[in-house]
Amino acid sequence: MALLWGGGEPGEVRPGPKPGLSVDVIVEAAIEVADTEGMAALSMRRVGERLGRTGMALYTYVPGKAELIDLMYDRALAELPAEYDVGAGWRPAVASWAGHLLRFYLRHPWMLQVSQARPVAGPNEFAVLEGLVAILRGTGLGPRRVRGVVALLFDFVRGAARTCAETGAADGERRRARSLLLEQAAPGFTARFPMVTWAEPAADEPAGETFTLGLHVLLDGVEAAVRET
Amino acid sequence: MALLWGGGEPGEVRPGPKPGLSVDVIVEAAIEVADTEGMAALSMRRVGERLGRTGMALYTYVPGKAELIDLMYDRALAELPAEYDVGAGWRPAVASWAGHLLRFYLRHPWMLQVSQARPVAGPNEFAVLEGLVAILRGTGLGPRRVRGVVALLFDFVRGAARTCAETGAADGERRRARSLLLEQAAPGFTARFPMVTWAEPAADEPAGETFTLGLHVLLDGVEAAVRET
DNA sequence: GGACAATTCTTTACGTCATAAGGGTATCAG
DNA sequence: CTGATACCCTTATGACGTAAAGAATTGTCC
Repeated sequence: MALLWGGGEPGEVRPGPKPGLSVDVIVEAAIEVADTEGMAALSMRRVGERLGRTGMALYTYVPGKAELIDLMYDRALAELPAEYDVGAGWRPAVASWAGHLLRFYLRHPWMLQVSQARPVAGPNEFAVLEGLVAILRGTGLGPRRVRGVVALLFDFVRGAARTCAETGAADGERRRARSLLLEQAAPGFTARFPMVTWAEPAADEPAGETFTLGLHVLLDGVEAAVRET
Repeated sequence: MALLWGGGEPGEVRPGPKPGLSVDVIVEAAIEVADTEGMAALSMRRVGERLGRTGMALYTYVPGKAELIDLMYDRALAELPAEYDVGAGWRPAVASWAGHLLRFYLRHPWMLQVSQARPVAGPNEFAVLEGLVAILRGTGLGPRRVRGVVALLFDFVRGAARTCAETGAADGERRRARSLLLEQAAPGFTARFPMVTWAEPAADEPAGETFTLGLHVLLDGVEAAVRET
């Protein structure tokens, strides 16, 4: 809470040993663990290890693991641009925003595993939101519609990132393995699910195509909403 | 895997004590635990307890917790309709599909916490997908576009459900508490994030409005795609 | 300089978790 | 009846988050 919005305040001089760590250092180390080893590997002990300390030492700085995760989440989002150039129109700006966010999630797939049920969002998260709302406000849509579109865009990009990150959509090898598993487990699959079979991606389909197509549909919907306004 | 697609096969007679449990009974108990106590409470021990057995007894039937969760996931989806009436057109059918799925997630919020990175999906999951693809195929869209729309719809409904389930969007009380927290943590918030402030929901805004608006935008986008075809 | 209080860390401990593995008992087939 | 198999319980292990006690370090005040 206070840690999330407090920023790097200069520590006032107090009795006791000089601190060997700081919140920032701990958060950075935790992000590194999550980035390199995944969320499942993130433990207080693991982070402590990376800093040459015990896991318990971290509790001097952060009240608990949940709070550490909140801090990590917001800190990682600082990577993203806060503003977008709408000179070429809102559509390319939104597409740019979505592309940045997708690639961000693919660099930090652990982000997708952090619960949205946090007590409060942090400054960087709000900055990302601010950038998108600023673009959409320029379409002339009212706050209610903007909210709907914002939710849609976030959900979409998160979903697309999740698909890529978790199912290895970019990996034809893995996809083939999955199809094989399915064949073995479910003989007669094609007859049972003819529609799904029809919609199956081809083996050589470019990786990001579903994202591109989905975004196109979504932006067309936004355009229709703008016209209705 | 085999358990997922095997169904309730009549147990062949084998030496050894008569089984006191079955996969189905275990999965049902596990779903009950998740429904009533949340995903965090789901442990082999907890499920075993509910069945008057130890947690270890479950391993006779399922290879591990991950597999149990896969089974739960697919089993829960059996609740949903597999087919939709497109007599009134594809739009109401999709809206009906989305509404069913949203309400389903709200009844079983733990579903949203299950990783999509599973080795293979089960029969009920495919049935839900089959129903949606069948509707969308009726629009005349090709398989590639249908895939994009399908992804979008799933992401959207999941995201909307997550927002409701995790942030208590239906709960004005909780929302006010969050605003208060934000005020305290971030003085000058309004000046720093003017766009976000502009887009803030009113205190008395109906709960499901963002979902309705988002779906409308999305369906307009689908309509545009259909026209392009 | 010493006493006191506060602080930074380590260590020990606890309860919880998933699951490996051994052992006792029940059942079936020959 | 014997041998093999299966259903469970029990014991154990390693991992987790975190409570709490203790040792060492530092700052302030007299």
